[in-house]
Amino acid sequence: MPAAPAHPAGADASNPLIAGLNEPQRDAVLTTEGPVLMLAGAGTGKTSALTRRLAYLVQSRLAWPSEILCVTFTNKAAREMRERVGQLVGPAVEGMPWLGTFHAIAAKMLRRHAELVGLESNYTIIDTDDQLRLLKQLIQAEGIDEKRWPAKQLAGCIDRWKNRGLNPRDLDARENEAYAEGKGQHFYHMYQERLKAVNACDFGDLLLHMLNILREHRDVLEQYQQRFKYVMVDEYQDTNQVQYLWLRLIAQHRRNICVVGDDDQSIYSWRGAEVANILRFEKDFPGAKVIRLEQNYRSTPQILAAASGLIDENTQRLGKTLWTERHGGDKLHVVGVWDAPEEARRVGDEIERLEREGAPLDQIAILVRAQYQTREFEDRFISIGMKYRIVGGFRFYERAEIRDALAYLRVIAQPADDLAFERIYNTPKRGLGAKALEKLHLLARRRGIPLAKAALEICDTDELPARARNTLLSLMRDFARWRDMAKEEGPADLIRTALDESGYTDALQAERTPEASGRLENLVELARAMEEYDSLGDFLEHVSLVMDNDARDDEEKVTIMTMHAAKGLEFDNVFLPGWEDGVFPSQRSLDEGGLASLEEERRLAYVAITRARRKCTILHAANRRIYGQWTSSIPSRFIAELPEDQIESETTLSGGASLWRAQWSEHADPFADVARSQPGRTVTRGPGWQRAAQREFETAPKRVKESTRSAASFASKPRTDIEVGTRVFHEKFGYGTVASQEGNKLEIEFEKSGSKRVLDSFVKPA
DNA sequence: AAGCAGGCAGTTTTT
DNA sequence: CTGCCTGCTT
Repeated sequence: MPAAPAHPAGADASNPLIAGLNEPQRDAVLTTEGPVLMLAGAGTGKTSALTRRLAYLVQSRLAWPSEILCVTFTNKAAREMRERVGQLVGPAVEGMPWLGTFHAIAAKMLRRHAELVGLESNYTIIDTDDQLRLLKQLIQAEGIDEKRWPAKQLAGCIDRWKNRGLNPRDLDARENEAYAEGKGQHFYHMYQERLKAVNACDFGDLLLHMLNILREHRDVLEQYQQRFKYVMVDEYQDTNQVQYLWLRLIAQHRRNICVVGDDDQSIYSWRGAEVANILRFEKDFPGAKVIRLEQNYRSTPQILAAASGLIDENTQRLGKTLWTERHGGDKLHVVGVWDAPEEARRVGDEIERLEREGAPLDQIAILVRAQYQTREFEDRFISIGMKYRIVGGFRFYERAEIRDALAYLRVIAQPADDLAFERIYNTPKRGLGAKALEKLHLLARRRGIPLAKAALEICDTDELPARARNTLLSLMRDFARWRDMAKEEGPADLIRTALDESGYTDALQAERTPEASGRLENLVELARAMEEYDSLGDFLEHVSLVMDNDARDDEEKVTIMTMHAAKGLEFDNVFLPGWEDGVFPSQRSLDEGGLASLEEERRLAYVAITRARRKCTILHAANRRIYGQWTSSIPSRFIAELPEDQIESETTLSGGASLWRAQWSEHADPFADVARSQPGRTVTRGPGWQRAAQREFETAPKRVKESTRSAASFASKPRTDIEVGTRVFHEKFGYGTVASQEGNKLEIEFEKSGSKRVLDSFVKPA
């Protein structure tokens, strides 16, 4: 062991910030000067090293908290880091103004320099929904067939350009061709102009505008270069081009930049992340110190060996070897089943077993490749009464009702916000349609005024039918009143009033569907969240950039989510269903993108496996219904790539025959040959198949006994408030009538979704 | 202007 | 098989 490098004062082992860290971690904390690349494998205490480094900088007075730039990708990561640093150095860090996501930090900077890119400092940040509506308008105005050239595609192009730091003027002919045969640049340009006109920018703009400012205004750049004595970046492998350029400009001067990442966990290239950024760090910052964190504190040796063996198949990597001091543990369990419902049953049974052994449900996760896989588990868990939560889907502020509410606030705060005005001028339905909107647009464009202003003026004319005119006038009076109110009342009361007086709440209540009641709850939640803010502006910024979906939910539940969403998390027990070619790796990654794309899927597999602390169970089904079509598939090639001595295989199919059939009778009804026990014949197909079949012969096929325990055998006392004929409400299925009752198990005829069997704990009397 | 039927696309997701 | 969007009808 070489002697520990000379480090500044406070670096001795008595410092609690360093206590308990291993050598490379300590090195990472104490190497404060110069560029540092921390390559941190999964579960190697990266966050710990990073937060302690931050705390150390503050504690040893190398910099004030306000002189450190610390960037993360998600709000969650930023929040966690803030908390942990707070615990380490106390409230001194309260003001860490520059700890946050790329977007939040860029937005904050941009508020100060907005005028340099033609915006006002109170600019609105629009979401993808607004973005799409704006683009559609432009496309329509240009007379382009939106069928042939979807707005979504244009949005994708613009996003990619922005991610790469390209302004409209920077596009070359080839880029320009990417949309509507050479109209890409034109549309991009018009879109930017339109945004400027409504004083708004999209997510990509936050970074691109700031990059432009830093490039073109030396004084601003120098100001930030001086201010930030230290720069730290988490998840560096996920940075895109514009983020990279932005960081490089800021860090160039002092060169005290520490980036942390893991090329093996780069799973976001499809949204612009460039692993190349991490691979070339040493070139960009010559003399960079590379620190590898390889000691894993999370998983068993089996899990690590399996994950390492798998990722070793990748060619494009810096290379790390994870190791652990831990001993003992189970092999990975690979289970082959007949179809997806059986897969869900099997996982459910296993979880019940773990539960009986005392395992907490929130330490169990099911990680899927794609959202559609969750449904099968949801169905099964509802019928056996397993508590679960599905992570993902829409985030809070992306829900329609939240966006509607925010649109009301935006119009109140910024009457010039056309996008918001358009969104809610007929929401709830008040009889103002496309015709009226068209007239408003015409007037607004002719006079160069915002829609809201045009609305007021048009009421003085007879351009609109009397009825529409009155409605519009009354709406505008409402807005004026709310605007007055905004001066007196806090934002929370304001939104409550606006939603009530506009008829929005009433319209939802009138719907009487489970969705509507959920929406009402969300709106209540929104108002409650607003209590903390006294300025509308603060709140709007918070909600578009910072607010996330963390439904705080104290109940212990099994987590179901995508592998992507699981990055950075860990669980004692992890189930990985759907390991079949075409599901995982996904069909798309196999069809397009070539090797790079397959390697990204493999990294995803690596991320998924390394989430497990104790036990990892991989499943594959021979048959699965995808988009309503029964599809047969072979085990994932990734299964074949797992080191054989780290796994234990089992299948409920007997012999290769069923798999063989499954593969070749693609058009047959899979249930036509449920005879699963015909003697097998060895067939050699793809590697995954080959290995699975081979193993099956080595390990005597075990038929798994179907769980005979039905949901009813949970027999607890039946509820007295429900009997046959009772009208009940179910969170997922809505209203229905109890058709039969057996113990705590109910058969319910739902009004919307037909007959279902559910446990009585899931319903309440309507 | 609103409601309904038919067509079509359909990974992964943050901000 | 879904859900979303469009375009047609009332």
